[in-house]
Amino acid sequence: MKSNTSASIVWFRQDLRLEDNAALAAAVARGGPVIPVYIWSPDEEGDWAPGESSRWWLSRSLAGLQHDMGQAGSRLVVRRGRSAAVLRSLLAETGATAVFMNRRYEPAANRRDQELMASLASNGTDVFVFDESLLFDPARVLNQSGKPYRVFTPYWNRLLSIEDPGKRVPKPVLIPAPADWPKSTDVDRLQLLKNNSSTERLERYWVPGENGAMEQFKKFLGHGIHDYKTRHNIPGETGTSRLSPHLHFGEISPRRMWYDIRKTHGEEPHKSAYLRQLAWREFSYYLLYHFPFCENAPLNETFKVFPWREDPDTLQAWKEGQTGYPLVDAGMRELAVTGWMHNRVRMVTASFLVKHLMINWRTGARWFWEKLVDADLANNTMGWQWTAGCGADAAPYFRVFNPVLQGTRFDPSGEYVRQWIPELAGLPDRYVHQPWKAPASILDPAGLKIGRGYPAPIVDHNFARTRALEAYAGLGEKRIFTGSSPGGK
DNA sequence: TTTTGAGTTGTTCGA
DNA sequence: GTCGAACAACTCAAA
Repeated sequence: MKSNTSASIVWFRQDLRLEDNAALAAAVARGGPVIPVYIWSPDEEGDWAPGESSRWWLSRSLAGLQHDMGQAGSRLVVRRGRSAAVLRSLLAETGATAVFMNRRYEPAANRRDQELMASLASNGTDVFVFDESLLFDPARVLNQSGKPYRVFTPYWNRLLSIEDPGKRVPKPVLIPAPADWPKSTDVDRLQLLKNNSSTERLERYWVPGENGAMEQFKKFLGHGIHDYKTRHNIPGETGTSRLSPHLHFGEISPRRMWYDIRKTHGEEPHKSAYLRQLAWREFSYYLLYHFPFCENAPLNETFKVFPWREDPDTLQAWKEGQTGYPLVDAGMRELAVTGWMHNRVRMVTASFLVKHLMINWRTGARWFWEKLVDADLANNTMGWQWTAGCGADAAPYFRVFNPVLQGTRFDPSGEYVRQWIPELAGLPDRYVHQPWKAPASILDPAGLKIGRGYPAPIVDHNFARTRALEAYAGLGEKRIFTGSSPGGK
């Protein structure tokens, strides 16, 4: 063991918090000065450099972390460039002999980390890695055959059988500072915000950073979680936790959430309904870890021959919220304005792109990636694959969401639709989810003209449903002709 | 070892 | 109006 007086580097990535941060706590416990650093290295994220909304969030979260570091007597050093080169340079500049980090699990980041850790270790640097952004190490959760789970429910039962996701650590009161601070770039100079006007509206909806995360979590524990099970499906209400972007950037620890909800609130149904959602996040990371090709390819190989359509016009209408189906359009507009979309509506809009328009799920995943403040490779990829039917434990192919039915069921008063599509505000409930069916005597006083103020449906539901079902049925036939099956039997 | 039943989020049709 | 059946193929654990 090296002298306790040498400095430690804490490499922050998707763990932008001080509380319950194992890498930071361990570095402080080691004794010497601690140098926290964030490295902006988007090229190392494979095909998934952060999109515009993510970059906005990141810029705010880093500013928050810098502020909080100051309160603990420290600073956040910010740099850009290749991670390996920056870390080596920092080690040389500061005389640090150890690097502490919390593990990342996404394919590109994981590969980068493996190489980098080996390289640092071979140069005599001590590298300490912690499992922190997931509840459990994916490699250690396997089924009775020793293979990764591919179905959620057995996986979920297994998670519940594991007593405790491990120790949580308190926020350090004081982070020992070095005598001299290495150079740091201003967060603004990272140019995370390509175009200020396109992201500044996000300020109205979100408070990035650890403090914002904690406030939101406490608010949710105090109120939202009590009727989570009944309200989380209603997009017109704030029935969800809205913690997804905070979780993505590691501003709150999933272990802390799991612990707080499970240990202090028991197993009441509405609370376990929320734990289930946390477990779905875990399952997405788990699948991506075990099947890393999934970030760009269907888990179910049968889908490699699916007859996806190229259709720039309807794709554009979907992106702009101009499909003529109010629930779909409301969701896409909520996404464009707030950088977020209610989960129920994510399913409906995704299903519409994939099944009604028969456009490749990867195209939709890419658009969400650019627009979501909570864009998360594991959640986004697995969500889209589930919808398309090519993922693990996927929606059955015949489950084609009917946007009108979904609207009347989950937004019966049309509150959500009216909020995001003001053109429809004057319609009675009966027509708000299918305005093209309203007679002129209704449309005229509402000041609405279908095809002018608001589009007619870009595709007929029954036609699209039949077309999709035929395409999905065709996958089965192709399998017979090629003589192979997805299970490889 | 083999069999059996159930599996996040649905829709449509016909009785 | 309500209700059950049908809409695949595959995974996993319990019997």
